[in-house]
Amino acid sequence: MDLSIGEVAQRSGLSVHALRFYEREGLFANPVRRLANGRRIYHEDDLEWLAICTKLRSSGMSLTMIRQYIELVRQGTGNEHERLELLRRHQNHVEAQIRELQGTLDVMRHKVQIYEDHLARGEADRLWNPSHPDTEQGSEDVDRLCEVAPSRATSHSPQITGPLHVPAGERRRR
Amino acid sequence: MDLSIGEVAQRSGLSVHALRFYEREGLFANPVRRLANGRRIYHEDDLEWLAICTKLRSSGMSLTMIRQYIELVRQGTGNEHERLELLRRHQNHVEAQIRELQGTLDVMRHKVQIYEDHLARGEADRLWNPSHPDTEQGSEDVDRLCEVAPSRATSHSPQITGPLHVPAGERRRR
DNA sequence: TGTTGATCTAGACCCAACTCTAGGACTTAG
DNA sequence: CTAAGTCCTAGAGTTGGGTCTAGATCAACA
Repeated sequence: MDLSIGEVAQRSGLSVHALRFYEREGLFANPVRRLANGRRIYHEDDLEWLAICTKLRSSGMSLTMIRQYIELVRQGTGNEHERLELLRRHQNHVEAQIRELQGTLDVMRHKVQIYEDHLARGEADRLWNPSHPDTEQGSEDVDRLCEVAPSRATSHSPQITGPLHVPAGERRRR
Repeated sequence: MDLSIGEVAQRSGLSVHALRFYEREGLFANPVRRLANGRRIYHEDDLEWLAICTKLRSSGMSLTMIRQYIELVRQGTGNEHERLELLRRHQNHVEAQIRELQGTLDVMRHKVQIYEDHLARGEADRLWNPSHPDTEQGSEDVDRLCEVAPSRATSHSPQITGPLHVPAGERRRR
């Protein structure tokens, strides 16, 4: 019933290092108990929770946000609205990610299509070639990877996302 | 027609720092030219390419992979199959991401639903509460965030993804 | 008895993708 | 003439999410 850190590592897919790290970061619902000799003992429950953590992480939830959630749980009843809030925020986030990826995907499918067509017709040389900019201007199907996605797809093209990474301080002042 | 680095920053959403960084990293199709005084001059074309880069980045393509692509383009015609390969790889990657996110989303929607129901019925105290593990065992709708997604959704539950981050060296030897 | 093998702690290190700083130059407006 | 604004380079610093190392303990096995 009780599990060693090694077993949990195997079954969760996280490394033992990561498990100790998660503990330091306060990501477990209840404190990890120890054997007399100081070794950690885990439970099936912990495995379940870790599986969820991994899922949340893989959908882009930060450890900070996961910690917030588990802290609310630890506090006990009374903050269910806050928990819900948090879940909803992440849900929206995931939905936005999917929309954005769908948009990218449409563009990529279109490009792959163009490449396939050109290669099939033996016209590969009409694809993007930076050294012959004039040829490129004239041709229609030139590969700049930047044509607008085909019209059937533009319906859900993602909003412009701005910088992928925001600076640490107050905010960049350009 | 020509653009300063500041203009490009504004219009691309990248910082001037990032633009210089991208250049150092070899992410531009053709070398960025300079004015007599050493200042960079960019082109509309560069903006287009940067827009694509941002899209690719936001869909998880690494700068390394983007560089590989643009290097192929720089080499000129003859490697179109390789370019296609690269595009297809990323396309698969994006598709996998979407499937995974959809799976997470199903679970989250289910959880949000449970929270909403409970709150509406004033039964919030039956949700996950670590200090009363017995209550929790007995109740059905307990919030462990870990119930399997509702059956209508399990169809496309994502494969287990393993660690989110693989170590730098050959591979972990546990 | 010695040698694995698993674990422990504290803390150093890693990586991607930037951001930020320092010190200097050039341009334009007032 | 000076002040502001944009730009330059080289290189240091940051963040998140871990990984990895060193040195020590402990249990079991041959």
